[in-house]
Amino acid sequence: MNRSKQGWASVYPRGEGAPKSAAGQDRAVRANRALEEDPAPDIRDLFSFELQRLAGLSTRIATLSIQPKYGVTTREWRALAVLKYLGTVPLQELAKHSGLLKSQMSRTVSGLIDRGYIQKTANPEDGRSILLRLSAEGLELSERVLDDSFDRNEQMLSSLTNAERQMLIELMRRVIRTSSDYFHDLKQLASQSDLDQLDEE
Amino acid sequence: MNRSKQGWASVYPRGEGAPKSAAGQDRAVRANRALEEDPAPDIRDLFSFELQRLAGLSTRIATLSIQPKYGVTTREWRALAVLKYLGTVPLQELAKHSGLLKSQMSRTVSGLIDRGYIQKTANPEDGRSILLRLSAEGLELSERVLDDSFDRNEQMLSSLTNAERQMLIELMRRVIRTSSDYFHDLKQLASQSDLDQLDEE
DNA sequence: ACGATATAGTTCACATTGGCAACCAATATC
DNA sequence: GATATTGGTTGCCAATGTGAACTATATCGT
Repeated sequence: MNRSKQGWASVYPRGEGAPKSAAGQDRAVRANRALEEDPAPDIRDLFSFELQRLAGLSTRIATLSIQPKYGVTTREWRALAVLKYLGTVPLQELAKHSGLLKSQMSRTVSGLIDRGYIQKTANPEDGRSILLRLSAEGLELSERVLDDSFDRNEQMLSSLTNAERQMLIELMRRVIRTSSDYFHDLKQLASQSDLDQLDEE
Repeated sequence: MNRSKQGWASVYPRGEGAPKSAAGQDRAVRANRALEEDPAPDIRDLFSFELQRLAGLSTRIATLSIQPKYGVTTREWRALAVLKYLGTVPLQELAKHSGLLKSQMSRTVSGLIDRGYIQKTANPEDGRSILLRLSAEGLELSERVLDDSFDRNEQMLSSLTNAERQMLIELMRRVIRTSSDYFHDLKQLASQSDLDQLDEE
């Protein structure tokens, strides 16, 4: 199962990664290292590690720019922005597209309803379900924050060309898709083996 | 400040994003849509949004594969893996490379020390500082989990070619660097304006 | 038509994470 | 030698993540 390790390491030579100070030099040093002494792959060669670091940065930046200025958490804003393109949908739907559990979304939404950003109406076709949609204020807020967010992203991506940005987001979408399938498989397996304990294999 | 919005939207046509079912067709539909009715950019066009979704998936996958099997949280494992390539370093250093606050790292490390994965010795050159390094068990564990993690990543990236994987991680590293600078600027500004209240100017 | 089962949403409980300020001890600064 | 500064620990609170119990309605099989 671990045959991928070596191949991987040779495919992803590390570039930077050290604290700001040594920026330019770091690369040269590593290039040397690669020549003289074969570098064992370590966590810095791991996609998921870099992903986590970047995501952490991104939420910190978003929190800093959104929370104080608009009085909503990044989560609340995402709910509003997703609802904006979904239109009028039940809670479950909103949760799915936002990547949250329905329980999380339920709380998030109820706060937003209290503050008048979201309107909640009964679903005429199903008495269990509710329909959510943005109020005028919610729409207005979500648009203002969206504008800000595009600016934020502009900053974060400023070192990439347009073609590179396009490439990056496209690759990420494909990875999301694959990973999502993989995740569901894993869940499947996990609950499977839970049941095995009753069933004796 | 919002001039970037239009340019952005035209640069990042949305690909997929709908629930699994409509996979292939979805793309064609959107392509059509772009021709007939100009699509207003929404949160799905936002890099940080896709980033969050992917990062969420990644942690769920990692948690599912690591926690039950090795008895460490993903955070603990990351600390071990980072420490592995750092060698023997003070806590502050470890925190920086892991992307955690020193307070968070202090807690994380103390749990790992209790369980014998990390050894803590005094720093002969500075009485305030401590030096951390992996124990034999810590090293062994971090290597086993690292192997597993490479496999996990293999799965997540299985829809990309080698060249694309290389491209993706390289682009991410560049964005991390830029974003990190941006973040520090923001922090700077924030604390700046805190002081302004005392200083007038 | 009715009982078993499934689903939508809310709520509860709990564990993890993130961020920050207070604090102690050691050290650097002036 | 008084005064900041720094490395690390701890306490506190907000936000996030996860699951499970519970309600009300819907659906299915017979």
